[in-house]
Amino acid sequence: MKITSRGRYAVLAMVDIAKHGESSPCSLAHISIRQNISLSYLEQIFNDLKKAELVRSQRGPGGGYKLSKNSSDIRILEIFDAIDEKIKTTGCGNNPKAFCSGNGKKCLTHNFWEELEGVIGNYLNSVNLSDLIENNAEMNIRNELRQ
Amino acid sequence: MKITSRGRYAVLAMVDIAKHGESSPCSLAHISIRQNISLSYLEQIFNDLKKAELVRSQRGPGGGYKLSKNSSDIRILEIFDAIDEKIKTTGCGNNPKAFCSGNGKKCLTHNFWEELEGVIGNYLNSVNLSDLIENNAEMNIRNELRQ
DNA sequence: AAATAGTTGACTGAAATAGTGGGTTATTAT
DNA sequence: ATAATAACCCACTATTTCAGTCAACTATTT
Repeated sequence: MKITSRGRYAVLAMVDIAKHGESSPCSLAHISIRQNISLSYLEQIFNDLKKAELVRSQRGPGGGYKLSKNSSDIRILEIFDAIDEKIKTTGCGNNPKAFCSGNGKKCLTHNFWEELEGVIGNYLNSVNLSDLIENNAEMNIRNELRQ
Repeated sequence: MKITSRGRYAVLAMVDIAKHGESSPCSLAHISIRQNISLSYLEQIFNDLKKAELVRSQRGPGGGYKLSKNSSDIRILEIFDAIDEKIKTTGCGNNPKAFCSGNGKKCLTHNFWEELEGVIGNYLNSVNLSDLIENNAEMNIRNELRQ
């Protein structure tokens, strides 16, 4: 079970923008440098984020991307959906016409994998961008105190 | 986020054996047919399951594999570990010497991904093979009643 | 007009995945 | 003994996915 770089980058870049604040748009070039992500790759990712209307773009000098809503209203699951980072634990992808076993029946583990999908989905849906920034700050302080 | 076929097959095959009961060993050939999994692929997977001592093997005619302990004592997470199906959500794999950002610092989302790993790990550790069989039976009955 | 920054699409190298295939060894039943 | 069975072992391969590059184009600002 892995998350793709694409998925990680998308969330990371969105946190970067959220952290940057409302004042001016964030250019991908800056995100690229700050978070160490290939610019061209970011471009592809933001194409999808824009289609899903999670960000708004502004062209030209001083341009860049802004969040389209408050950071506390953007859940991580929305980002996953936007860039098509699927949570896919079943073999058949839940297609009722061709379940796992091929014979139209669900395999012995189908229900279990579906439950796992639910667990993951619920968690990703319970966290938003602003949670993530606050929580991270807290955890970093805790980690520093520990040393 | 996907689970590999390898991971799905491992759990499915283990459930197959668990369901089959204690009496006689299960041959991979039979599992292969019942669950529609390539025999050679199963062999590779069971090599690992045996190394991790989740199953015991018996050669020759009438031979096959048995669970090495009670089905209620085998957690799904153990199966994942045995076949090296990693739950890897961070980019850096938690290596403290080379965290995500490359500069020795954790990236803005590192703590979050680690929490997600925890959520998934806890769930997989909370379910054992016998849960899975019972639960599946229940859910199937519920699904049938619904129709 | 020049610089900036988003937009678009095609293309590529590398790695992981999902197998296949062939042969060997141990065990059991006849 | 021998034939059948089933685990064991190793090497190889096709496919897909991933991650990233490259090049050209368009809109906007200064």
